Amino acid sequence: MTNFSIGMLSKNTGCKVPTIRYYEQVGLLPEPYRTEGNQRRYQTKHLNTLRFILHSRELGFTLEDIRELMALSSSDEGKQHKADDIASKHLKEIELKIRRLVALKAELSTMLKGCEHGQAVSCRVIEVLSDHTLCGSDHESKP
Amino acid sequence: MTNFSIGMLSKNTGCKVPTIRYYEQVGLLPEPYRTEGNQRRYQTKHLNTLRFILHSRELGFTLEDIRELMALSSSDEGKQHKADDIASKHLKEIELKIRRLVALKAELSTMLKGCEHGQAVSCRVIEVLSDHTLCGSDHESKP
DNA sequence: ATAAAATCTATAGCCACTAGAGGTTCAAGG
DNA sequence: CCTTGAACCTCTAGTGGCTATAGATTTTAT
Repeated sequence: MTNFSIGMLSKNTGCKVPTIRYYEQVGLLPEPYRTEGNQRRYQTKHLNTLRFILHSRELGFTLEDIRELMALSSSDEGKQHKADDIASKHLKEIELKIRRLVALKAELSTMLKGCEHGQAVSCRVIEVLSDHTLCGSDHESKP
Repeated sequence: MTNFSIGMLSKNTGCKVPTIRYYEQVGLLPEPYRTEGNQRRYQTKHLNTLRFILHSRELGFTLEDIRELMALSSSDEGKQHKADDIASKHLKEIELKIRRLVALKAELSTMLKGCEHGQAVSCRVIEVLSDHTLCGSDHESKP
């Protein structure tokens, strides 16, 4: 279970080959051994690190967050609750995103209901998009 | 209500000055008049178009979508129900995004509960992120 | 008339990849 | 052992949707 080629690592993680190289380039993945012919050969630790990265990315952490999380994971306990801070900050951002998207979904649905899917004579989509006063945001109302 | 400077347009819409210039550059905003000294002067139609763009962006449409929506809005009725298609496709994407985010939120919350906000001896955040089998995704399980 | 604020262009940078060119190396079959 | 073809290498440039900077010019207010 050692000396993966980059292609093997890719298949095992679902991460594309150029992305793996990119993560190495930006310092998230440690540089692996190279063969005589300069090809990368990975080991289990690379697999684990890459999975950590991918999982974090799925959860929407930025590469910068991940860099910090990885640094924290290898430091003393006292600093580890900072990981908690990063995660809760991120959780708040996600909650906000959800709220916004739910609102947008409602607006889009309304828009589409007025349209009857291609049957209506004039589609409300464009009308609604032109009239921002319908959406509840008020960028313009600065006196 | 005519001959806005770019700064005025910015204040009226909440859109930053460089962004306005950017929208012109990529062909979303028509080129306005220029003064003798080469400064942009806008009219009501620019205000309306910019609001259309900004509102669409808020709803998460890409600039490409918006380009298409604008083209449709000025064409005949028969084509207008295509706007409907664009919008419903977008609605589906948003619904998917919401479902994913809600799942992520759940995972993050679980992670943080195990952590007791800085009190726990070893923070679960890093542990959980390392163990992708906990999250229900299965990138690795290709035989 | 002058000083300050706003504007202009052009270029480069951001994030997180992705695509392509053009060359080299590896693994399997004959 | 040799050839083929897949996989690999590096390097550069492009994506979207802006944002920032530099350095020059113009407008506006006093």
